[in-house]
This record gives sequence, C-alpha cells and structure tokens, in this order.
Amino acid sequence: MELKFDPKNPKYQYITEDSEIENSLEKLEKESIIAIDLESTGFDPYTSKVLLIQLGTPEISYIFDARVLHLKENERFKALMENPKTIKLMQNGKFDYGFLKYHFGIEIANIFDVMLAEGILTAGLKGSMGLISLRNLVSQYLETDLEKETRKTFENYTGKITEQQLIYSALDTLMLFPIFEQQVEKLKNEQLVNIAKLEFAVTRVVAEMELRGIFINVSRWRDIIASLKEKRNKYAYDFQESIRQYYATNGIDLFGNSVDAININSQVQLMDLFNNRLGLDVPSTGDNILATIEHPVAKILRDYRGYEKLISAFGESLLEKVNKVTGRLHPDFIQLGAATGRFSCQNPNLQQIPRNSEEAPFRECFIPAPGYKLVVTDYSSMEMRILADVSGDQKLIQAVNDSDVHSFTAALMFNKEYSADFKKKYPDLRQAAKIINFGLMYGMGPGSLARQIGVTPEVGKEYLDKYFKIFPHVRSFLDTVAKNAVSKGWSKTPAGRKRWYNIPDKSEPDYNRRISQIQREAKNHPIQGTNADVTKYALVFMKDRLKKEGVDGFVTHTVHDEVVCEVREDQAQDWSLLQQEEMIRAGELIIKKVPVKSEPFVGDVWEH
DNA sequence: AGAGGTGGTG
DNA sequence: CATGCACCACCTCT
Repeated sequence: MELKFDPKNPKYQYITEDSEIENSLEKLEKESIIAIDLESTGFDPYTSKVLLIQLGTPEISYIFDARVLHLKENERFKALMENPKTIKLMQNGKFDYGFLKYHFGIEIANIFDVMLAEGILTAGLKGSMGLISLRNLVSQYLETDLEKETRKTFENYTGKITEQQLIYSALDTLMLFPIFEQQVEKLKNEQLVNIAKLEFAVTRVVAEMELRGIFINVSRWRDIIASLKEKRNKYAYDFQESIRQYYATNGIDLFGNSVDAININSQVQLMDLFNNRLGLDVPSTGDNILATIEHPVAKILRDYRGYEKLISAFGESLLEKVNKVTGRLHPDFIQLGAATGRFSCQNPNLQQIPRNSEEAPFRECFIPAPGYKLVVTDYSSMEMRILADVSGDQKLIQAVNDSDVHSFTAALMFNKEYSADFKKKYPDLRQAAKIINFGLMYGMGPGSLARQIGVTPEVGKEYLDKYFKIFPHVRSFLDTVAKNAVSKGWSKTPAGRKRWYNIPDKSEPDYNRRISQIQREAKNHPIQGTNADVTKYALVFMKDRLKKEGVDGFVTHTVHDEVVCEVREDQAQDWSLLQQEEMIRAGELIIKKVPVKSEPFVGDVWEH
C-alpha cells in the first residue's frame, strides 16, 4: 500500500506557543477526516497528566504540547473535536475520550475507531477479541513495523519532549488513515457499517461510564468479608482436623504451632486425599462431584469452598481498585470483549459480582453518591424473546407472551393445563422446561440435558423430541444457523453483527468435535449477540436522552441485559420511566414479533 | 509466565 | 464416542 507519509521521517508540526494554535486549527478545520491521538503519563485520567495531543491529516500531524498551551480555554480547539461533521480517526478512542473529557471538558464526536472496526471485522477469530493493538493493525494493513517502545518514555518523562517522541506521536495519527480506508471497504463489503456505527456511538458512553465509575460502601464490604472469613476459618480448621488421621503428622511443628496436613486449595493434594487415602474414586474435585460424595470431608470442603471463593475473588483485592482520587471503582469495559458482541469487564469485573444473599449481600455495597439514586433496568427473559423472534415459531411467541415462559413450555410438553399457579403446582416440570429452554440456546444435546434434569439419556432424547414437536420452527432455525455457519464460515444477528469461525479441514483428527463446537457457538450467537446489540442501542439512547432531558445523571454500569444509571435524587423517579422507555425502544428496533419488557427500579443499592 | 482447575456472573 | 453459550479472577503447579 502506497503511504502518503514517510514512516522513517513523518511530517509533523510541534506546537508550543499559543499563537501557533490558530494556524494549525485552520488547516485541520478544512479536513473532513482528522486523526486524534494523545500521549499521557499513565492510563488513569484522574492520576495522569496529558502531555501531547496529536491532531492529524493524512499528510501531517499537528502535535499540541498540552503542558504549555492553553487548550482548555480554547473554544475553537474544543469545537473542532466536538464537530459532528468531522470524522475522528482513533485507536481505542475510549481512552483518549476519557482524558479529553476530564482534563479539557471536551466530548469528541463522530469517532471512527480502528480497533473497534477490526474487532467487528474479525469477531470470533483467534486473537481478535478485546484489545487489538495499533502495532498489529499497522503490521497487517500496511506491512510496516510500528515501534511502540517509545510510549513508555512518556510515563516518566523529564520535561523535554524528544524528537524520537515527536516522531512516534506523529506516526500514531498518520498510520490511522490508510488503515481506515481499507477497513471502510471491508465494512461495506461485509454489510457491517451499521454495527460499526453502533459501536462507535457506544464507545462514548463507555468512556463516560468508566470515567464516572461506581461508588462502593467500603466499610460494609469489609464487614461482609470479615464475617465470611470467620466462617471460612472454621471450616478450614474442621477440614484439617478431619483429615489429619490420614497423614503422618500430629499437626504440631517444632515450635508448637499447628501445621496443616495438606494445602486445602491444592487440587493435586485433594485428589491424592480422595483417591489414595479415603479410598474414593473421583474424576475431579469440582462441586458437582463433591455433592455426590457421602464422606464428611467432602461436605466440609464444599462449605469451605463456598466462603473461600467469595473471599479470594471479591475480597480485599476488589477494594484495592478503588480510585485514590474519586473514591470510586472505575472498571474497564471491553466493548468487544466477547465473540458474540457482548462487553467484557475487568479490573474489577463488576459483571460477576455475586447476587445478594443473606451472608454476602455484595451488591448492596454498590450505592449512589450522596444526593443520588441508582436506577436499574434489565430486560425480562430477553434471550427467550429473541429466540421466539428470530425463529418466528408461533407457539414460542405465544409462550413468551404469557407471563411465565417456562411454565407455559412445561404445560405444553407434559400435557398439563397452563394456569397462573403452574409454578407452584409443578415446580419440577417447570424446572425441566427451563433447563431445556436455556440449554437449547447453548446448543445442548440430549445427553447433557438428561444429566441436568436427572433422567436417563433415552428420556432426555424424548424430551427434546417433544420440545421440537411443539416448537418446530425453533429446531429448523437452530439447524439452519448451524449448517450455514459451517458452510459460510460465519453467522450473524438480525442487526447484522457477524461472528466468524475457523472451519477445520476434513483431514483434521478432531474434525467432528470442532464442527460440533462451531455449530453450538453458531446456534448461540444470534441470540446472545442480539441481546448485546439491543443493550448497546439502549446505552446510546439513554445517554442521549439524559442530555436531551437535562437530567443530572450518568450511565454507570451494564451487565449484558441490564443498565444502571446514577441519577440525582429528585429526578430519579421521573427518569426511571424514560430509562425504561429507551430500553424498550432499543429492543423494539430489532425484536418485532414479541413485546419487549423491562421494569425500572429506583433505589439506594444495586439490586432488583 | 502460562496452563489447568474451580467457580462467580448473564 | 462426547459435545451447553459468553466471559474473568483466583489458586496451584510447572
């Protein structure tokens, strides 16, 4: 590919005088597409400084020294960044958006993010998930090596910006244009333009979500952990006491301190205990296995694990992530973290905080700032509605229209009268139907279905047959998706989001296994992926609506089919209805054959 | 450092 | 024959 710049000697203008700003802006304002990048002393906007802001054309990069220039007061600078008519090429724009919003009050508009574009174009393929580096894009699209070592020099810069740093900074904007041009063509060819637009709109919401963060009641959190530790320690002690007899130790060391027989957390040592010393024969030490074992040690271990899990995964380590400046948690939401289009979440992962329970009401520790409320909306049985919608199965559409899908399914399958109290009358039948309903969306087969419900494989197959006899279009839809995924190498959601598959060669030894894997993934993709599409539209709609209505509120969190906003107390109740409205509007963009439902909750803790 | 096991969420 | 989707964190062990 022909480049419009010399990678060894890129053109740039380093601007260190306020008087030079206007001149560069004038040039940039003439462009319909500019590239933006930013160099900072770190990754956290609250504790890091902005050093350089690069705004580029295809030929030249204007490097603004943010330390010495008065950019915050420059309305023209801000207007350019916020101009919705100018496309802003960025790499992981969420990062720069957050810094510019916090340090300069700038809200970049009309982003084209090459990282997200690549994620959309390669969803599901190995190495495409999550964060894709500019270096990789440059290597792939421009067959050039982009030196990235210089970035580290910004973290402990000594004052003077070096020529090497300027070259590095300039390349980061110049490289974006030729990548952009090729990606646009690909997006058009794959009919992924609308999905790209959605992701680019979402990235501003995500940036603000991360910037705002989530308030957490630290002392309450510590109290929960402390009480869990007490219980865990008791079970840890009981465990050591009950297994000591199987080991050549009296449990006391030379100094009179008690010493453990084995490391209770070691899977290897536990296997030795169960299989060599207790005379059992366990394939693993997972909870599903331990649950079937009569031995008292298994019971103690299960109890211990229940507490240990919560303490290790959600204990003090989470509190360490509280931001020193804001006192809030600012997790990373990875916009294309999942192959299906869902978000993933890290540092900490607030999408896996346990549901509230008596002993560990973790979610109750997530609270609004003083003077605010949390407004929570989630979609009700969204994936079932999606399955009904995409399959077009009249019976399933009818089932989700009724108040309880699983009961209705059970009634049809087991020839019972459907009634409002079905759940009470036939809890087992409902549970079986629920497992089938969910299992199907994951491509489950008769074997594991039978195992889940606790029936023989033959009965499991009967159930499946019965199910598909009632919902024939569900079967045909899933089969078609699976077949097409293998023949075409991709599947897509109604909104157009694609997921690709590496189809193995027939000569591969595990060909059948891998094809089955792809078929299951493909059956799930339109369902999980549509859920992601809908929630992402909802996020964009909500942010826009908050602004339009002048509500003092922020999107703070999302968990796949749920959105949490933090809204000023006196506005929260009214806003909750608008939040519900936007959730439903987003759903109805894509889901046409069944109603979309979402109830709003206003409260002082995160639960619903 | 990375893999495997275990278990938390939707 | 064995085959339930999508993630991330923590632990141990090599």
